[in-house]
Amino acid sequence: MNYDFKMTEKKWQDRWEKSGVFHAEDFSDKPKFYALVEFPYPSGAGMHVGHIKAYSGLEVVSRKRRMQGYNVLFPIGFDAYGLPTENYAIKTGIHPRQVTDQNIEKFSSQLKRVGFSFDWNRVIDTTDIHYYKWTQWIFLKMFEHGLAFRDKTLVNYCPSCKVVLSNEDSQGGKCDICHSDIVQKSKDVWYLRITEYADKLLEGLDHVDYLPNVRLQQENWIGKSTGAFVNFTVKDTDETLRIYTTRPDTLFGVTFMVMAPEHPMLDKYQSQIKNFDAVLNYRAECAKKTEFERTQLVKDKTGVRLDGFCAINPVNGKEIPIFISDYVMMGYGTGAIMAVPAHDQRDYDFAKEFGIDIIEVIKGGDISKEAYTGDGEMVNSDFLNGYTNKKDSIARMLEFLSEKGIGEKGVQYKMKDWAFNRQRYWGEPIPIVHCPKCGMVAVPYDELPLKLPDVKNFEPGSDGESPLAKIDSFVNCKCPKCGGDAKRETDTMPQWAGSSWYFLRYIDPHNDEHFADMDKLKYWGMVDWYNGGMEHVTRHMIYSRFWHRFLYDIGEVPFPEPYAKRTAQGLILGPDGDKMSKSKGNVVDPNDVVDVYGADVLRTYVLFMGDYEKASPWSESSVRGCKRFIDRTWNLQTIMTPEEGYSAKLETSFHKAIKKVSEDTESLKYNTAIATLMALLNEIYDAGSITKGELKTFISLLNPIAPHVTEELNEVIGGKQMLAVSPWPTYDEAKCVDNEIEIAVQVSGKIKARLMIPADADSDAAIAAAKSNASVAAALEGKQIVKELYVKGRLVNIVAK
RNA sequence: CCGGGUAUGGUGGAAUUGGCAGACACGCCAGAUUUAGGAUCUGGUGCGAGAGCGUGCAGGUUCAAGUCCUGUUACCCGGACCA
Repeated sequence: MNYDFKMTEKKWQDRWEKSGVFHAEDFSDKPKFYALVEFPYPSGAGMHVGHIKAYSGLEVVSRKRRMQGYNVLFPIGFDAYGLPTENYAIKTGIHPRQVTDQNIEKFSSQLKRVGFSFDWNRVIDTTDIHYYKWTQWIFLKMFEHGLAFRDKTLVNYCPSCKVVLSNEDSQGGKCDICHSDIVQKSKDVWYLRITEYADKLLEGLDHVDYLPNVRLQQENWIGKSTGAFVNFTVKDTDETLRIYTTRPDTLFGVTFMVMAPEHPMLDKYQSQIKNFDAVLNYRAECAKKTEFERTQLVKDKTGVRLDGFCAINPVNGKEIPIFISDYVMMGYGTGAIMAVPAHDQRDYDFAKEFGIDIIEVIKGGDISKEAYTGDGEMVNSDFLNGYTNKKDSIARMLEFLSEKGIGEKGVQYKMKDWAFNRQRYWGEPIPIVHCPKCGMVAVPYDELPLKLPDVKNFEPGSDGESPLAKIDSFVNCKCPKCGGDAKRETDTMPQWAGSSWYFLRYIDPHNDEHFADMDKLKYWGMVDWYNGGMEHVTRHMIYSRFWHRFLYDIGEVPFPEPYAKRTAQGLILGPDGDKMSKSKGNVVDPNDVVDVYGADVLRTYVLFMGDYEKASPWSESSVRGCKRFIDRTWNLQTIMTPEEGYSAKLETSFHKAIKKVSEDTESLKYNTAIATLMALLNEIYDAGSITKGELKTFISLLNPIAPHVTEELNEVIGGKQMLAVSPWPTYDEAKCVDNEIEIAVQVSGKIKARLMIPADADSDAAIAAAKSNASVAAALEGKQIVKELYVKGRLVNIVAK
């Protein structure tokens, strides 16, 4: 029988849309389930098979939950601000609004062709004025609470994109977008004080269910370390040089100090530093190095010893030299360190380079060869001598430091404040006015949204200014506070802004009074399950957890953490095993797959191709295997008999399959769920017939994965109600067990035979049955039995000598 | 360099968490049907002629190891001079 997937798939997609079966209902009495997938950036290239895999996981769970009687919220939207659209606009002169609308249209129709059960009534678009009004609103709340601020600092600047980038977007010294080299530039930029939330973000991880590696990545990203701040006095000044260390107990091993080349104290004492010229030269040299070059030169330490500027070790009064070196950075700790060459490899390398003393204070290594970073007995350390436990020696030193008032316990984070700005057009305008009299003034809430003005030329200024700076009618305004002439902020928000709160908007997407109604927020609550890419578990998730926690703290949302559970899917690689990319020409277009094989085959394949959490390569011939499976499912109708119940032959297999599929689809094991259905299908064909009741069960189990063919089949066999709203099959644990099972018999661990025994046989019966087997008896011939054991339902092992 | 992960047939991958390694699928081989097939159906398929051998490599624990322990190699991802 020929299955016409083209007609059938369109037919059911239209029916689903007309009937509204996938619309989530606010305040329904059914239990709620909120499934969230990362909304796509609607690029001009259209959808990628990776999108399909990312959405198919929770698509299956959502469809199953509806069948199980849940009120499911499974929404989709578009994260549409971003550079590619703007760059396209610069190249073609077409307005980003128009490009975005076209791309969203394209993505929507592609998503619908695959038959995803999204609630299309709740679609959001971050570039929609009704949406970004609330992005701006949240920003103003942060500004109001002192979490949004402006600071002059060195920024990562991409000369090609003409844009300032966050550290996160410029890793390895390369621009995330165009991959050109980043240069350092001084600029006034907006920051969000995410560091203030570091502890809350760490603590929040205790109350959610993330994959262990997701959690670990977030913890490492935040990078909390505990240690101490210690103040060193600088000789012949009133100044103290403050450092941060995780090992204050090694203070007696300090033989020099290092300051970051940009450390402001250097400028303050330039008259006292006799070789300040050398400092300036060294700074100039460092500024030339890109971050990439710096990392290449990890081993070769460079620096300059300050002449006429040295410190006193507060624990023993010794005079110690101070150096500047680029291995110490201004951005972490205090921008200065105490160097303990005996027990830190970087300090050790530096000391060797500059001929500085190395004093051992922890026994256990060979400091003539390398730094020793392990534990051991404290030596050469006055009152710490004899301590062997790191915890105790640190505690004792902290006590000493606070008694003398020269230091205290401290905490540091690797995470930095979030550079929250783009000097670009296609983003949310930052709703701030710069007034010569009043300073920075928030745009009043009732004047939101601050509309992104229409412009003709999207090219950024060569100095890195936003194109908005060229629009006089936008820039010139009145100060909301004093009414005087003022100028608007012309930076826009980074792309991460809109995606930091989108899951809240799905709950109430058309509300114009508030970003979401409080009662609806209470009804829907946390996202029950969030799935997306591993690459988003740090930046995007930490940013959005931060925004959410802030909204909770100011009473705007009723729960502190946004995502109850987080999983991540693996990449789909090209057929050649490499990451798919346009330049390699190994990209698979989901449209082509739907055209040739149909949506059900595409959906089945992306879930069947391998472990959902791991990367696996695309294989066209394996796609055909899924096509066969779908066609064979369709042809089940040719061997159907009219009985409603289970047949004796297949009853156990069906109960087992229901159990397996139900469990596997809850734990990202879609591949084995599908394998179970394939195996069951083979068994059905071997049996030669299937009852109507069995067929109904089979297509119900397959429906979340391949909804079109199963709905059609259901209609063919007289189903009155869509499978989408029919109940999920249930199983009886007692019927999942076969009467007779095959066990293996080992003699001293080697398999000698396989035999059938009753499933409920006890240990004695199983061993007796094993011994009566001819080949087992032969193997035991003339040997002494040492031990006999039976693992229920598995094997018998007879150990003999 | 640091952190995390992975390693199983010709290929993608299974393995009830210490209990019959290779489920399911691809590919391949043989056959059937067909004017033809990127179609369908049936059978076979880890390696080895064999006793046997087999989960990156070398040890160990155990009646029993893909799974646990020690060491080691290769690859992937993330971070990167974090004091």
